[in-house]
Amino acid sequence: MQLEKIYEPQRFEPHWAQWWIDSGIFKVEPRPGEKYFSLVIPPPNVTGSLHMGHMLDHTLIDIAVRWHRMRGDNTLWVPGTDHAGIATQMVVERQLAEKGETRLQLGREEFEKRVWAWKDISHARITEQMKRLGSSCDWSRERFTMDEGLSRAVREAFVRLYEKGSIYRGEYMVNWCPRCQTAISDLETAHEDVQGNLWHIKYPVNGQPDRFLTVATTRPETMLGDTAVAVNPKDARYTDLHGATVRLPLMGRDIPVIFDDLADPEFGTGVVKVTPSHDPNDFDMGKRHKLPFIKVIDEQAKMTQAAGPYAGLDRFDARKAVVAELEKQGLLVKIEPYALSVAKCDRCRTIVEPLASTQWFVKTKPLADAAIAKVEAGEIEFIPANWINTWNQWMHNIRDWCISRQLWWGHRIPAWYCDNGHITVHRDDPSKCSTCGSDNLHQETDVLDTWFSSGLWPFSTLGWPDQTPDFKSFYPTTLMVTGFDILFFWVARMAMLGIEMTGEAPFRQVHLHGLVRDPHGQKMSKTKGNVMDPLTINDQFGTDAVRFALVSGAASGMDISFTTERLEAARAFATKIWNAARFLFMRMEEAGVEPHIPASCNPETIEDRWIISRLNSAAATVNKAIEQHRYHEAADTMYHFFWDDFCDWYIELKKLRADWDVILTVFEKALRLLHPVMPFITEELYQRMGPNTKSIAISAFPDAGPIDAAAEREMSLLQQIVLSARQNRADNKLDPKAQFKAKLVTSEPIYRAAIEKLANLTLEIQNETVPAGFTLTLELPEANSAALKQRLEKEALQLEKTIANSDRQLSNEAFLAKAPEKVLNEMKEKRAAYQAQLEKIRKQLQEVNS
RNA sequence: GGGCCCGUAGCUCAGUUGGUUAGAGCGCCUGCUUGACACGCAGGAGGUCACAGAUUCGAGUUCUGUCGGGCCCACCA
Repeated sequence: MQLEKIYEPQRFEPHWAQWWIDSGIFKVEPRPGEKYFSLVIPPPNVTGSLHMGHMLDHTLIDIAVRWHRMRGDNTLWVPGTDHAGIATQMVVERQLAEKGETRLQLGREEFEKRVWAWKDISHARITEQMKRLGSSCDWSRERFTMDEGLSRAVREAFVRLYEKGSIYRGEYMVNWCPRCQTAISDLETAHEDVQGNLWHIKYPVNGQPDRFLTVATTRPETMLGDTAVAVNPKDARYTDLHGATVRLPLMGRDIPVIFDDLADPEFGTGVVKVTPSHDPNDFDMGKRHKLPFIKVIDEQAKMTQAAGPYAGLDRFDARKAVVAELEKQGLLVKIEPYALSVAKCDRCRTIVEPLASTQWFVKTKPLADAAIAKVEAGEIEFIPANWINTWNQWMHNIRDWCISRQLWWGHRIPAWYCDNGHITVHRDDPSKCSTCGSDNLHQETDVLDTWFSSGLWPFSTLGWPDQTPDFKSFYPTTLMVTGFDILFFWVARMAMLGIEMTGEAPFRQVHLHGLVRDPHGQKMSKTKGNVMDPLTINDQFGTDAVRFALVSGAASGMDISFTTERLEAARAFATKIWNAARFLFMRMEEAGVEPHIPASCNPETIEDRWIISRLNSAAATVNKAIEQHRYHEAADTMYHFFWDDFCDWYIELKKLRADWDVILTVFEKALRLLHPVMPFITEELYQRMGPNTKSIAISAFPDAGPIDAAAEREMSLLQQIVLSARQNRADNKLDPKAQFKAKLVTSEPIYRAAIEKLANLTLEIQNETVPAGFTLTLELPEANSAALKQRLEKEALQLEKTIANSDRQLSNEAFLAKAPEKVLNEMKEKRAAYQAQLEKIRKQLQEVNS
């Protein structure tokens, strides 16, 4: 049986993806009390399909998961998707708009049906993609944030927090998105720097005909809702104004002058207008000074009746009208260009309107304190570790979390109102008011912030609030892998809610990876049109190659620039593996050997002992690297072991004296080593190596093994000899195929045939001890020795410099006194090696000269 | 205003506890259609590790500052 000449991953990848699922090898049994590795997927939003960021995420996860599984841990990766409230609702609303429909026309019930229908489509697409990526999750445990079990967990968590007083309802200033028609949390706003103006407006002081207080504002339209002006109590300019009022222009309303520290005497005139209904600071001042709240902008961002003549205008049109009128009345002192940042809705980029409204909140301070403590105690570890700073800073400055959303897609808040204004919060739908017994109840129409349910994900997916075998076996989860962009949105909420609900941090380690960027380092986005579709790329290069490309570029939380070159290099590697296998199969067929995985092998020759030693060393590095989440280092080690050691040297040597047990053993072990990163090609080749009943995915991951120092030394000498001959030949522009005679002086054991074959030489060996182990002299045509001489001279010079450097160090008394023994010895050894090499070169030079 | 990250070969980036000659991939140059592989083989050129100080016997690696780039947080009217 021979391997196909062309490496076509598309032909076998889907097959193995499906086989893994069908064979059920990723299904896990709960085993409470036993060692385990568990991880829950960051559930993708059901808004469409997966992007490269997901693929990076899933690749990193899958490597960790496959590695743990192969190491024999009871390994669980829970898959699933997120209903993604506002995001999904927007997608469906956009689809409706294309057909000229709105959700209001459909009504809540019908709209929800439409979203569920879309959820099915998106969910199917996402799971299809995930399977194609080879994600080795346990599909029997798949969850959706709005499925029955998770909805029960949501209610349980809500009720517990409410009963504890950690959830409250009240009227506060929130970020309102006039387009999405809902409140959003602070995190869901993005601040953008814009060039605006500072309008300076005169407010006449009552009873003092020529006196004005000048206020400066970036939002003149809000003055219509002013109910005071504030000055700093320490500001000498205004101490006489106790009890004074000013006349609010345009509205003709008298409003008091109040004294509040919030007014900064240094800023402008030191007088600030106070609009309690439309500014968070002013809201607080309004409460402090018991000012009236006049709402002049409504939920549609239009002016209300309270705005008098401006009622009905859009907020920005009102701004123009107000400014024009003020100017007309001579009350506009000046307009000053002013750089400010405006809060926009993260989803739709509409400028957010701060509005006082009645919402549900989570009191976050106590939850945050617990989360900080867990991290401080080392129960949650960040990778990379610096994230602890960002974490702490955010947690220490946390503000209460607005969790109610005026949306239709999501978990309805489990609160019921009766006619008497009582609130009943209950796990199950109550039939009567818990306060007055009224049976006329209606449920809160608001839904919960989508992050509330995803905040419960690590345990709600395992059956919580029940103490299920899964929960007892796999909680707390071992690892969380996700992008740093959702640290606050998600990781922080999971930590807070997890600790609150279960008493334990929901994960031990948080690995935060970077972003996948385009070849120019730009963020990928639909609007820029530089997004890559994972499936397209996978079909083009093979999933293994794309995985390898992602991993080899993703070092410790850094962003990765995803270039075609990187993909091509990764594909070349996959092809190399394929071709190496093809060579083995070809030779086996010639030799009449059936492909098989040897039960054992007995390395005797130098190359066999050497490659096993190298494999053992590579396995050690890879194990350590994966354990420490340095996946790029693992990939790099695999790459160089397989390509440089296995292909370039070992296979070449094996061409001289082929026997099968060692090479097949090493090849098969190399496949296992590669499997977590490149699952498909390794499975394909593993299966072709003989009658296997099981998948490579559940074979044992190679352990570190003993290093054969003698073999490595001997092989290194062989490599040096071959290398020096090749260099020599290339320097002299000689035909690589031409056979030359050469004199090799050495007392070391030498694999003569190998050197002669790899360097195209006919050797005359002289058994004599020389520095640096050997000297090799090619019998070259006279005319060609000039280039060689030049190179040797250059090399000698370099070595002399290095040796001088070493000597300076080694004669430095301070160094000798302080340097550790090990470093000192290493240095001496190296110095001796340089010296030997130098002498070898000098000898060669002599011979060239003579 | 606070915090974080980055600045190493033409490009994209590695470089865990400080150790003598700083690496990879791609690109480039030279030679090879060698019976696994041109997605290949062999050889080569290319770096004052942003800059300035400090600590040290020794700094790409630690500290301080400067410059340049990116990101995050923040109730700067």
